Amino acid sequence: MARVIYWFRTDLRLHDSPALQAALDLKPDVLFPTWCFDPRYVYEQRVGPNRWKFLLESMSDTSAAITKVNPKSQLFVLRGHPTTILPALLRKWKISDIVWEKDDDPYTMERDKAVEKLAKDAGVKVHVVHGHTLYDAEAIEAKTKGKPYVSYGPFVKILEGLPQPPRPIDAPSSLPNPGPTDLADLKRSEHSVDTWKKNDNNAENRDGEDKIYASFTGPDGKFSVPTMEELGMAKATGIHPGGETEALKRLEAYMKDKEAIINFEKPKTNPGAFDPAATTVLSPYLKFGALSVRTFYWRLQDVVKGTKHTQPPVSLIGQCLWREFFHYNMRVTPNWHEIRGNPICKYIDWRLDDRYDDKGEPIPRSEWKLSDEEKEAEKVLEAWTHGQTGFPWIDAIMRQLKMHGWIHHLARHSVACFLTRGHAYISWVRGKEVFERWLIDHDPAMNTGNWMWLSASAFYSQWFRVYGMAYGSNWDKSGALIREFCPELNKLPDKYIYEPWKAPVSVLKEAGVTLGQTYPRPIFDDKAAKAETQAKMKNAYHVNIHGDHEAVLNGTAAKMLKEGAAAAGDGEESESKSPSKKRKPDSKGKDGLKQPKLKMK
DNA sequence: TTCGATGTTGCATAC
DNA sequence: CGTATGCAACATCGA
Ligand SMILES: Cc1cc2nc3c(=O)[nH]c(=O)nc-3n(C[C@H](O)[C@H](O)[C@H](O)COP(=O)(O)OP(=O)(O)OC[C@H]3O[C@@H](n4cnc5c(N)ncnc54)[C@H](O)[C@@H]3O)c2cc1C
Repeated sequence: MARVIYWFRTDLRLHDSPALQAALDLKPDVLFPTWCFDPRYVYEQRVGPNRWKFLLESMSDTSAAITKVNPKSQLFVLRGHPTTILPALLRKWKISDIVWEKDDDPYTMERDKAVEKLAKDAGVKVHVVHGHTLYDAEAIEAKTKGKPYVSYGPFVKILEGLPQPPRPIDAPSSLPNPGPTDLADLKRSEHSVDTWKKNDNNAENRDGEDKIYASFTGPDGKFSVPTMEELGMAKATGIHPGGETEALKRLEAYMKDKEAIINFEKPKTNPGAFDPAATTVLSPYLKFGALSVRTFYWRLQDVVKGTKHTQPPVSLIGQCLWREFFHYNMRVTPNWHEIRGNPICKYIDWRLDDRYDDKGEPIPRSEWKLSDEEKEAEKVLEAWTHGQTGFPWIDAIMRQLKMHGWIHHLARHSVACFLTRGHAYISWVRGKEVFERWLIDHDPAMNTGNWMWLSASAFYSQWFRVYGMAYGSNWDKSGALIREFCPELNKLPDKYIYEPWKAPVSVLKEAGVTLGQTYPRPIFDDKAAKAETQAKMKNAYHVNIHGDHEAVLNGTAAKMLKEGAAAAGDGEESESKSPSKKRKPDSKGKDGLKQPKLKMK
């Protein structure tokens, strides 16, 4: 007789859940829909108020949906780390089977492996079911031999050689009762979260005390979904509510305009549109699994079938495949989230790049001694983060990100390019961390992958193409996005809305703008910053080494790039006389002399 | 092995 | 308003 825990994670829905269906196929006597409030996300991973709220709403919606199907059931939310909580539940609830949907980022893979071992050791059957993506990465890997695919076209060809993703399945019409849930003698000392708490990156998002781990089953003891107050989180300011109900409602609304779907061309959509946005804004729902990607994909297929429609990569189905692209590459790339040890990531001597000791351990940022140049870079990073650079297009986007948690893809391009390859020459890892905090759709595959793209570290190498300060004016000359998110500039005429520093004093005065007071002066001369950064990019590309190169592993890569620049500056003409000759990377160190500590897959 | 076509999404200028 | 061209220039893929 099966007694089953269904462990909900980034699959907060009842429609089209192959993993949940697998749990139901066990014909359980009792089914416990369970959630573990993992301290990793409370402390270590950067999660701002908007994404917390989105998650809590998604959990509440799922819990309500469960209760609607079976009034005796709900989402049972436990506060603690899955590797301690779940084994305790397996014992206390006399579980025979535990089921969850497969996840693919480095942290969850390691965590889930640990849970799997603990469960198996306790004699519990473990069922891990694919469902978050269209294609099971393992099926793709079987065709690719696990090699990263840095180009979209060949990757899509591989997908086309696999069976088409299945049509979605319906939400269950019944759910088994849960069993008794008594957990009276759980002790926090056996479920400590202290080591996580020591590495807290989220203090800046709280305005109250975090009390989430004061209990296991919530203040009311009813396994309820936590509140923002329990997390001590500051007030959310977003406009996109979480949950499966909302996801399906938005999907339905989007599907009404068939022409828009048939003619969708991503690069032509307006990054400055926000009410409504020019793309679907389904990303946060896909991230938390409130919307099944198969449901989305098949709705799109059914609309475009038999029409003359746009194609991948620019079509909407093409967008779904970009999601597959980054999920796959994350899975097969060691050290995906870092530069050091990452074989697909070009080494570029960014400002504020992470530092490592000679054992290869990261040096905490609080211990860094910054050069004057890096102090300057920190100021730029801070201004960028909070939308105070003095470049309205950049600032409006960053403020929209912080306030609403969703920005258009090309808006992400604009600000990511600015911070890295375009102007500020700051490490993409820093930008990635800011997005991690503020995005409601943050996803470790897509965020890191796209940051590597935008910084021309991987997937994309045309570093000399740079988005300008008036990029948004390609769609909207009057700068509606700026007027919305930088209201202090709202009275400026269209002519100067993107570049107020070019406006005559009289125009500024008329608009009530005083640069340096009501709105920042540009943090640097954009033309000069771009020229400087482009020269450095050129040099890094000339040296051409990647994160797995010996010089990166032993910490001498920055010096190597400086020497490269010095050699080029010394009037060494040989390279420039044969400009089309590609320089092969120095392959030393690929299979390592002595290499400091490095996580290897 | 070599080489040319291609690559979601640059900009400024010309017509 | 659109589209074409030059600008300086890279890596990957496949014929
Ligand atoms: C620097 C940077 C960071 C990003 N970080 C994230 C992130 O953390 N989470 C995230 O979901 N997307 C991220 N993206 C990708 C993309 O910008 C968003 O997925 C998209 O803007 C979401 O809006 P939408 O749902 O309206 O997209 P639509 O255009 O409507 O596309 C539909 C769906 O396709 C998928 N998709 C679209 N574009 C991409 C892409 N480039 N890569 C992968 N999947 C894609 C998304 O799931 C999206 O919801 C990032 C892009 C950049 C440039």
